[in-house]
Amino acid sequence: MPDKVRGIYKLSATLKRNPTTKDKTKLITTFDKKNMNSSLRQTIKNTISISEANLDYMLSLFKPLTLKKDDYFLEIGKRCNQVAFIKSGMLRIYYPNDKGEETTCYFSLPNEFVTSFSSFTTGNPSIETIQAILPTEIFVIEKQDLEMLYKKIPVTQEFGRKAAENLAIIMEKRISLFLNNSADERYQFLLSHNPILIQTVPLQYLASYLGISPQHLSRLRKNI
Amino acid sequence: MPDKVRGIYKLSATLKRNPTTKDKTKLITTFDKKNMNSSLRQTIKNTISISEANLDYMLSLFKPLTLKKDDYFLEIGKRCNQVAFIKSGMLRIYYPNDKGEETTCYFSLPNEFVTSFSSFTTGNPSIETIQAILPTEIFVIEKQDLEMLYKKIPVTQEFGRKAAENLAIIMEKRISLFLNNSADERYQFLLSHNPILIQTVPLQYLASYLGISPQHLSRLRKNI
DNA sequence: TATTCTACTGAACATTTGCGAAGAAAAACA
DNA sequence: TGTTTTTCTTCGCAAATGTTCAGTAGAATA
Repeated sequence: MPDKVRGIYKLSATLKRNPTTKDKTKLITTFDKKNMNSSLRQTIKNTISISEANLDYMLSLFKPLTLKKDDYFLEIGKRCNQVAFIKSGMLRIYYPNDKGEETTCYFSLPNEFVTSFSSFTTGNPSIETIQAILPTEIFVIEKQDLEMLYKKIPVTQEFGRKAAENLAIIMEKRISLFLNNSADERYQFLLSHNPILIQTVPLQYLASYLGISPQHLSRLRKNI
Repeated sequence: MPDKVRGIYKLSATLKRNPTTKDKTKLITTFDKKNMNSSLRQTIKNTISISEANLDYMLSLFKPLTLKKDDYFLEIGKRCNQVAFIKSGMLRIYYPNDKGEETTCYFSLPNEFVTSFSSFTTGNPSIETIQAILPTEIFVIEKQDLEMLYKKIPVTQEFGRKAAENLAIIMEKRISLFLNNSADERYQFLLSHNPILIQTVPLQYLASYLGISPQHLSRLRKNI
């Protein structure tokens, strides 16, 4: 199968528990030069009111970048000076816990923004790693360009604010899931709300994202 | 003991598990007319660069409000059109879960901002209740005034953005606690990082905040 | 293809946590 | 103060989840 495959995110009628590498490759879209930033453009337009000229300028600050599977967007210990918009593929944000295991904080999907929030805002070295778990296309903006944009076109501050607010709302829901639901219920929630994750993400990563051991997740799957 | 007691937040040398009502009253500061918004002023100045004139104007949009214990700042089902800054006291944010029990989402402490994020940003009726669990003094800004402020003084957008970013970082840490730590470890974390909560908040609320049953929290305390 | 390595599954057992009920302590109220 | 109500504690058992270890399947590599 060629490196570039035309396709869109598409769920099989029946969810496969262990998708093969071939299946996963199908999830990736090609890099379409003509409309390379149309999804980013649309996402911004849906969030704030901005003139076409300003929008064009804003978009010009984003640079396309292609990550191969297992490539890093950010490694632990390095400062995070970028924000990425995901065009296609998937990133995984994780950090080592006390026992030296990897804890999966979250997964970033197409049309979402991702960065190491704490490192980006404080300027401290990142305590987390951001890695592509699929071939992934992103648009990257540098921190200095973003800050310059905020000053030059203040209305774009609204975009940053709404992005952060949106993230806070998502996290609140995730906390709610831990407060009120068992491991089994959390898995079933994921199954109905993010089937793409169940399909795509290796079991061990899913388990650490759900806050349970891989063995227990394997056991839960068996009982469904 | 009179209703207004002069005092500051102060921890006893030895933490009491079950503080009496008298103890709790000591935690409350008086309403100091002269410097009524000095903590809010300082918090804003620490966050963004803003001229004194603009800061004075921004502060003029906040109105002081005193809540008695058990008073509501926001009731479930109502739209949240305000943001509050806590001068003293404590608010509890909670919502009913599937079983009809109350789930405590978080506690808001002095010098923090609080609102129902999802209701405030979307305009939908709130799915959570915000209630004072101590006599509490707050400064309130209306949504329309905040939006007007954002337009009139764009640099204040930065304040809203940083507040949301900060909240997201706090929530990320809370999620991390659920992913990596047992109920016992979560309680001990609270004990060392937020002893004021252990001291002040009724056990049942603490339990729902930690995501465990009251009986289990009682059991954990016994074993320390 | 054969080999090696890694990830997943499965089972037995240990630990943690939930749940129900009863008693004790504290708070609210008259 | 005495009474009532609420909250907290304690205990026993059941369910959920972690841990260890062994086996199996899948993927990567030569």
